[in-house]
Amino acid sequence: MPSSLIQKLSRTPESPADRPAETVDTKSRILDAAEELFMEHGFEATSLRLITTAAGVNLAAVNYHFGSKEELFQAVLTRRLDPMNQERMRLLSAYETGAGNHPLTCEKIISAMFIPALKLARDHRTGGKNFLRLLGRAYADPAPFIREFLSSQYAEMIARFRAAFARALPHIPREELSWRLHFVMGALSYTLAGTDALKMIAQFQPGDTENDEKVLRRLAPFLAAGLRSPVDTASDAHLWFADT
Amino acid sequence: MPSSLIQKLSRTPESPADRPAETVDTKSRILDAAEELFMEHGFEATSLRLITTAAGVNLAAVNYHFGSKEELFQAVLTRRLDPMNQERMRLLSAYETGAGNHPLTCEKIISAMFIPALKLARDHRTGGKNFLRLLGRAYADPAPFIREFLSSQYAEMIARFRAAFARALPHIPREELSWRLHFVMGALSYTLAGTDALKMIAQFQPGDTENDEKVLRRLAPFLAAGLRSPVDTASDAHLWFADT
DNA sequence: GCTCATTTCAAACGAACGTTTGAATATTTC
DNA sequence: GAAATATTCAAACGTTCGTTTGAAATGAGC
Repeated sequence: MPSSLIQKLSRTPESPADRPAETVDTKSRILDAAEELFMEHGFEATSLRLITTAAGVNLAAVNYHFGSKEELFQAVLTRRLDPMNQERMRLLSAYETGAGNHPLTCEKIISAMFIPALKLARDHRTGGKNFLRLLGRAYADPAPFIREFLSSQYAEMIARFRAAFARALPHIPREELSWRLHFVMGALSYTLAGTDALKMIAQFQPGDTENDEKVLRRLAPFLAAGLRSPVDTASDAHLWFADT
Repeated sequence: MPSSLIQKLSRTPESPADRPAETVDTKSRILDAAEELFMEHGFEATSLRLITTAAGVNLAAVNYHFGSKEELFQAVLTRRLDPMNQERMRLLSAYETGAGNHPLTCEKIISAMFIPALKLARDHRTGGKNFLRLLGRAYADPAPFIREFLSSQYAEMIARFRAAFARALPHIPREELSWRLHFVMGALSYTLAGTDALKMIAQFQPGDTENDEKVLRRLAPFLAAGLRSPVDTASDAHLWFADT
């Protein structure tokens, strides 16, 4: 009986700093290897044998420490996703407090979403870049257990940011704003996924190692402009989808 | 020896209209079933036994008609993707001809991208909606054979539209424009994928069957505003990613 | 109506999958 | 240091996977 089944969902009690780099415990080694391999091959195509071999642990260790492959995947996600979303909300609250009772600008709200993601990507100690790509991929995964898990993980944060945007853009109808927030999250996750097929044909010069920070610095104004754009009226419809 | 191995890559020679609905040939039944099941479960999680059972054909039919599971997946994509991209380019050329030597508006270029996708989604005869979701998922799939296939399928269309945007937005640097086009394609595919986890928590009222047309009518102005937005200068950087 | 190529079919192939088991080893507790 | 608990390990479990096989059924050409 693994004792970890009880404390599995608690925040990581171990402190990874005061340990030599080579003697990390089995759970962490599995999480690190799984994070990279899930990112590289996806959930279904990554076998437990591949993970445990890369982690240098026994095959049965995954089922012992995490229960199942699905629970391992969720553990990989929560380890970084939950702290990131917590920091997003904390940052948004700090901005709101600093602004008094005035609504925030779109730029400020977006930066509250992006900065924690950026910090994660910058963090070379953790394999942050791998994780963001894995996360972007998970958004599009059809598996129900992934979808439900992400929904529960994001529910609180999305609600907070929707309220902030609603105050920043009071002239935009609530339903329209929901869609625009949806577009923002989509563009962000798609961009962070990073290895999409379309990127390959965009003929970016090889060697231009645009890091995530530079990309997000391009994406943020792009999205802010979209959020602020005037609401499309029915009379404008012909501009877009005129027949032939 | 299957003769189809030779003509496999040629455009579908059979005409699907002059055939009774129940007696479609084996290849089409496999393609239809595969399209829906790949969409629902993803590539890896969809077994050939599931596909052939749903299609009402023998298990070995897939390997006989398509060669392998991977080639079946590619066939599912090309069947609709190639005509759609051809129509996109044809539409763009028609717009450009109609505008004489004047550059097109962003709205016009975007509609040349969206309308063919919309027509596909509208087409109830073909399972167009399923296909667009499958396509959105394929963009984020890590499998190399999928990525390379999509790259080759999209290369020509992307180049055409990049040139059109470059003429429409001459003040935007070439590299910035590449990224913005990348954001546009990302938002489009992400939106069309449709079943992402974030959508579930956006608290859209159940029963509001927003069809793809309405969604794209919201997305298009959003993206056009982003495309036109002023280029972020270095002096604006503090607006976005100021520390804490 | 015979011939020959094409397509369908049931059955089986070897390999890889996630998971379980029970003994061996390491760690903690008193 | 003995007892109890926690972890590791090799081995095997039953299942499912994509693919192959060779014979049976079907259709076309002359």
